Amino acid sequence: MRARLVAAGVDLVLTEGQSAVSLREIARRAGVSHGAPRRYFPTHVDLLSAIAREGFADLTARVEKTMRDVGPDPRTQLTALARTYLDFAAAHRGMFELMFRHDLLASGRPRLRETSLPLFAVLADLVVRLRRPTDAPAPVLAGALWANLHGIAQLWAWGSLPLATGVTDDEALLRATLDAHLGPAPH
Amino acid sequence: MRARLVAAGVDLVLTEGQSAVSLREIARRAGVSHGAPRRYFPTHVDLLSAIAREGFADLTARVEKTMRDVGPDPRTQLTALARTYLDFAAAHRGMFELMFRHDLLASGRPRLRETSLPLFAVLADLVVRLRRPTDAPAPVLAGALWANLHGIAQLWAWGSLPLATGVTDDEALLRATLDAHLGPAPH
DNA sequence: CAACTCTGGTAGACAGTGTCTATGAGCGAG
DNA sequence: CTCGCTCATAGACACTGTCTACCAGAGTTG
Repeated sequence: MRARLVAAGVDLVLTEGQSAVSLREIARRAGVSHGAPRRYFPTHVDLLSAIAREGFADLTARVEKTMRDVGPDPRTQLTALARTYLDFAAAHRGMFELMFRHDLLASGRPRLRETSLPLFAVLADLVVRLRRPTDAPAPVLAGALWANLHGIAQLWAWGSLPLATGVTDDEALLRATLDAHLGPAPH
Repeated sequence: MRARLVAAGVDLVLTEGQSAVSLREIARRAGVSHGAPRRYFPTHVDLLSAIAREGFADLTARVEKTMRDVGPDPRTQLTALARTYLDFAAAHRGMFELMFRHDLLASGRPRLRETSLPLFAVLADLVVRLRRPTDAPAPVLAGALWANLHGIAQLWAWGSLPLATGVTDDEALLRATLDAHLGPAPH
């Protein structure tokens, strides 16, 4: 039942967007009464958090698969990671929005936070291997890079970046970002 | 009346946060009935957009004042701009959230977009003056830098960056970001 | 086998929301 | 004075999340 509710919610957020994920609509799609979810998810926030956790798991799986496919070179892997992040945000806008709507999520509770940490760990690991001696300390560098990636994903998905800059290809932004933080690509 | 409603909304979002800015609560604080705003703002989105526009105007004013205070050196000005951006996000969390909640705003309508463009123009202008020949084209560089700044503001305000990286001072992230995109500070 | 508890879902109430509509107070123009 | 017209009011409607009373059915116990 838990799984059925979460599945209905995931389906809903993917097809209809973040604002459609109401408790009652999820219950309707799962074929139960509007009070049923309460036993498994005491509050709406708990259910949304479970749905968002599914999103993080999905994104993490995609990133790991991409990195396996792309070979061992860390720079290539980091580029692929970034590409996957941006593609995910664009392709699953509703889920991406939900995942970072901390006001809707039980971000305080440890379980949700934990789900997003492995993803950052992958990035942090690559940064450690790519960091040059004169760069900022690894945690700072990784944090700045993540923020840059995330900012591009957000502003691009909203259309703010194309509007303000006139740039029509996010690939240029991505390359500029990686080059800035890690030096020009060796290739 | 328009102004009174917007002022009540600005006050509400600053003190109670984004989720408290309901149409009816704004009307209550303005001392009118819940149907009154409808004549000036046909829908809730329009009222929220007007409030967000006020936020952009405030942020733009702060940035311009800061840049006047800090002298003519472009690098110093850019640093101050970034600092002001981060401080604004931290100090007026609710307003900052609202300003970038594009699902709540009439982002399609031109008026709101226009209000955020001058701010970006300031940044873009500084980037043009600081750009090195080997850097990415100016629009790309400015876009990437803005995304980086915005990402730090978001993730920092949510506590995600301190949690994931262990970094406790956003100044380090800011310096790393500027150094990455524009080269090490001359000073 | 009967009775009892207890899990897990139903259904209704409640306060709150945004939107729509009918109503009426106030006021300037003719 | 009376007609319009502007504009705020107040109620209805459908919807939301939460809470609570209820109850069907299964498992356990005496």
